[in-house]
Amino acid sequence: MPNVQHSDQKTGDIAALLLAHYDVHARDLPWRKRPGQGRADPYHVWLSEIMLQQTTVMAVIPYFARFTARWKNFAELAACDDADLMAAWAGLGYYARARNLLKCARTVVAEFDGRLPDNEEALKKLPGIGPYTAAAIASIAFGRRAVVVDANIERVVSRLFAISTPLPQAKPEIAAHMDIITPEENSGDFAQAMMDLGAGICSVRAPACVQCPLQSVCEAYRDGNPEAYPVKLPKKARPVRTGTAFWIQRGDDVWLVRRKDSGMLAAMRALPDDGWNAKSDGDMGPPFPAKWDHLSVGISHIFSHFSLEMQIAVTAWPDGHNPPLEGEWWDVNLLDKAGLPTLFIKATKVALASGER
DNA sequence: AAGTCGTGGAC
DNA sequence: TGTCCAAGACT
Repeated sequence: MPNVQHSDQKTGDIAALLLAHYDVHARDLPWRKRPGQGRADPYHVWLSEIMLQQTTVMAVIPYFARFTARWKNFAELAACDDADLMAAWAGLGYYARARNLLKCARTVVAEFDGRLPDNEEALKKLPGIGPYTAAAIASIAFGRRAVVVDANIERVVSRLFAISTPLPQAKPEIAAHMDIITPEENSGDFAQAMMDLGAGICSVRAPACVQCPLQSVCEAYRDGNPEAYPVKLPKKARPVRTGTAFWIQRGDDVWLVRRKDSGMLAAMRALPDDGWNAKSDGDMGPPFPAKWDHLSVGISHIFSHFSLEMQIAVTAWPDGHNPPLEGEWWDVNLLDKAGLPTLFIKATKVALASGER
């Protein structure tokens, strides 16, 4: 870590000011301890932290409610069917998280008697738990002092100390500053308070410095340019790819496949496609010869690293036969239970709408 | 160690 | 509209 020097006065003030603000303004989130309670349930902390990776609180809340109602602890989750888990995660994105979630739950049951290890080092060895999540769980669920750094905290810290080094180069520098301002006690509350601050007052655009409990110690505020932080390197352009999905219908059923276990949308149920990916367009070739009707309306979908313009080809399949392609028939009236990723949900809507004419 | 991994809200 | 971004991990 870089050598960082602060005045003791300022660094001491930050935790005190923020924790006092947090006592009054903490968000009431389903995975947090209730006022007056001790610590939150480690299973809830872990589940929420995995779901919250690169995902907004608003998107997570309904998934968290469904998961905790259905699987109340590590043992129940570890015993669940893989396909059920993937379907329950459908729509939340970053599906590797769901596979690692299950691996992690099964490891916790098999090796740790159904309870999470209570320290950062051991947590970080579990599937899906990296530096951020390990620090968050150790501090929030187990009361350990840990230096928690997520994107919110990067923004808040870079403003507090007017860090001009661009991200991601600035990560060690930011972590060093966060280490210094993190208190010995209640580092979990401090981390959550910092994240609440970043999610609300210290927002990316138009931060509400007037309401900020750290205004008096913020260098970016003093300089009048909080929105200048964090400094970031320019990002690369997102390529546009084209491809096709294939809708094979037999009566009220459609033929769904299971995607391979690695790469994009891994292990998810899906419509057959023509091989489109981040690097190249699909080849337009159907999975087998048939009378394909290429619809005039396709769908657009934006992934993190490329955009996809996907056409849809449909064919009617005769009763009593299966297509020469590994998969399963699925009732089109129950497609919401298939656990399809969002781009295929879009495609099913287009295909079904075309059939109504 | 950059690139690979979804999705939807905000503006 | 396009652009940016979110409680990052994994390879």
